[in-house]
Amino acid sequence: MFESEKNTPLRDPEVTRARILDAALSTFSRKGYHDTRLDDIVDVSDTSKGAIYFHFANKERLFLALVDQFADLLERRVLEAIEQKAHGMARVQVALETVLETFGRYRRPAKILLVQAVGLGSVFERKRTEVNDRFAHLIESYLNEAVAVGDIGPVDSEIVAYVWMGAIYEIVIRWVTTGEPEPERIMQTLVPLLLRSVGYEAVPSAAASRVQQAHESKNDK
Amino acid sequence: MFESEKNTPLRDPEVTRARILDAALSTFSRKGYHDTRLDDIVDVSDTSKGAIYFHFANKERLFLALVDQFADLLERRVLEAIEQKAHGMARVQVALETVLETFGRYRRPAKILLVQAVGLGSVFERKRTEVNDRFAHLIESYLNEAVAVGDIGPVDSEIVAYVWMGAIYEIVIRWVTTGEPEPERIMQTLVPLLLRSVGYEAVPSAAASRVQQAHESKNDK
DNA sequence: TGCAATAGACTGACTGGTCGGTTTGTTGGC
DNA sequence: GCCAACAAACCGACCAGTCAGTCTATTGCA
Repeated sequence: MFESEKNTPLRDPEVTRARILDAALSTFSRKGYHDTRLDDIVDVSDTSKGAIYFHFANKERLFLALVDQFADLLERRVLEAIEQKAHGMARVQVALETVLETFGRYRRPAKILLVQAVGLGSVFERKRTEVNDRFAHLIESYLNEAVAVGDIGPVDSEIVAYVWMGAIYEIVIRWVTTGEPEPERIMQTLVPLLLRSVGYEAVPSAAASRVQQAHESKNDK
Repeated sequence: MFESEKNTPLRDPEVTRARILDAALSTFSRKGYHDTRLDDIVDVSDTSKGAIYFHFANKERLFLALVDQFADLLERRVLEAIEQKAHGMARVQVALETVLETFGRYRRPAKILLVQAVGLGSVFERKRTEVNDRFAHLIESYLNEAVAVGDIGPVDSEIVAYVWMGAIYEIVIRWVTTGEPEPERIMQTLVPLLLRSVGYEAVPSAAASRVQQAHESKNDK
């Protein structure tokens, strides 16, 4: 009579996997890759070494899984936000705001991608570059579109894209590690600044106010 | 009759120390902190573990010595370049160009500071933040001066400073790891872009051409 | 319906190599 | 002859990864 719906077995591989990923996210983001022992993750996830090695090939892969997970989320959010927007510079602006907003909402994954994934070996460097390029090219294409439409004059969109990413990263890293500057201040200053760098004056956006809520919410992945 | 000048003893502590630093610079910049074994540095420097631990307290300190060395150099160069310049936005522009030029000329130390020093523990993070802030505040003060003089309108100079640092870092990191984009292209695009972000149109500078030489020179360190 | 057989999911004690740091011995210069 | 400046063998803590074994759910068969 009761066991309707899905029965939840005591051992659900999906749940275990998720617990491991969650513990890894929290530990890696706090202590970094090298200072995180697999036993730390075992403790936090309340699983075992065996469980980890059942679900992931090794420590490196576990870490990379987190990076991929977040990169996918970021890209999905940007594309979602974009597609219902008009064209030209409006798209660029929305893309920027979405990236910022997502970093703000997912502080721990952001720290992993922007801080903890740097300076590890070539494997990680490659992954970081890959993720980086994904978004740079995204921005680049929207920029080219904006140029084509005539919203802004011609620019070296490749350089601009990387410059913007770098600018965003630096500010987010600072916020992630020190808590400053406040997200509202970032939103209100950073985006117009970047847009002005290609000679475009920003129009006020709804995203700037939405950030405030995100800031107050505790929801972090 | 011959032993004029300085006699060069077979054992000169200064020389040994320099050899160690040099080997450390080359190895750390290539393989990163954790993947660099002290024995690697022993091999490259053609000294010994005893020599390293005579001159440096531990691996961490050796690494930090490199960071400090380069940060000092950077600051000295910026201050030198600045002091013989007028005021206002000209100074800001020279500061930016000097930072870029120095990163370009000292590729390996740049990589250590911008890549290999990230994502290590809190000690390194603190040091990186410290260096970062040093230059951010430098830029910030020049910016405020430029605003006071009336070269540009009022800006959130703190944010602008960090944004600029982030932008420069990202581009330099990319150049340091992939060799692209070329220094000339960086100089000609990046600085005007940054200046335009605060509503200032750049004037052509001598530094942009000087970079080309630096690119061709092999002098690194 | 009962139950043996199998597979999947997981446990945790153990190990073996690695590498920062130490110790001890040696050398060159003053 | 004394000490700073090294050389190099050595130590041992640490930790990623292994593996033999356990537990639980599912299936096939009578």
